[in-house]
Amino acid sequence: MNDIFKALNDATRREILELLKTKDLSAGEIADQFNMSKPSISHHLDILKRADLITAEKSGQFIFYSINTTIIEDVLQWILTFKK
Amino acid sequence: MNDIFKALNDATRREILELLKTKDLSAGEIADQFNMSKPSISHHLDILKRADLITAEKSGQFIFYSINTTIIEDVLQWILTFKK
DNA sequence: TATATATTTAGACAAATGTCTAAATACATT
DNA sequence: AATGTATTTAGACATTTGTCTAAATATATA
Repeated sequence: MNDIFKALNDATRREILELLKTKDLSAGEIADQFNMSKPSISHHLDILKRADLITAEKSGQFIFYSINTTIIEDVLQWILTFKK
Repeated sequence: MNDIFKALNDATRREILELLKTKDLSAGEIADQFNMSKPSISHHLDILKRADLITAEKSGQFIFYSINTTIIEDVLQWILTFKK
């Protein structure tokens, strides 16, 4: 849970997840959406990946990122234990 | 969402929430469960309170804390938008 | 009013975090 | 092989965070 909450504790990373909700995107396509250097975005992607919130797949010179719904489910279950 | 995820991004604070799941506790009772100074726990309680994840109610010289399920529901809804 | 208990506030400090630029790596194309 | 595009790695640096001790505030009780 530690890595997951650490990863979610940043507005840019949460926005990256929002972007990936619609469709998979390459690192460059993601970086284009932010007013921030590519290395910074790459670092955010790394943190999300380490938390298993996203997965990376190489395709030629591009790397495409997608949301990992399995881990989202884990967070959901954790939150649910506090309901009522 | 920023304050909420900031508050959840700490193991001690998540444990405090776990404790409050069972029953309301005073600041002292909470501090007794941790190997950490009372001021540090007080600080964690403040962060949880600012995030509205807990509420505080004074009773004599004690201050009792409880989980605020309303905000838990907000987090739940946020997470749900990523499902499938 | 004086003392004890419960809790917070203030201030210091080391460690972690987010950002940047420059350089490195990997693949594609000419 | 040389060049261009996509992305990451490395290293620096300012800001934020979590912890501590000492002091302040608030309530209860003798």
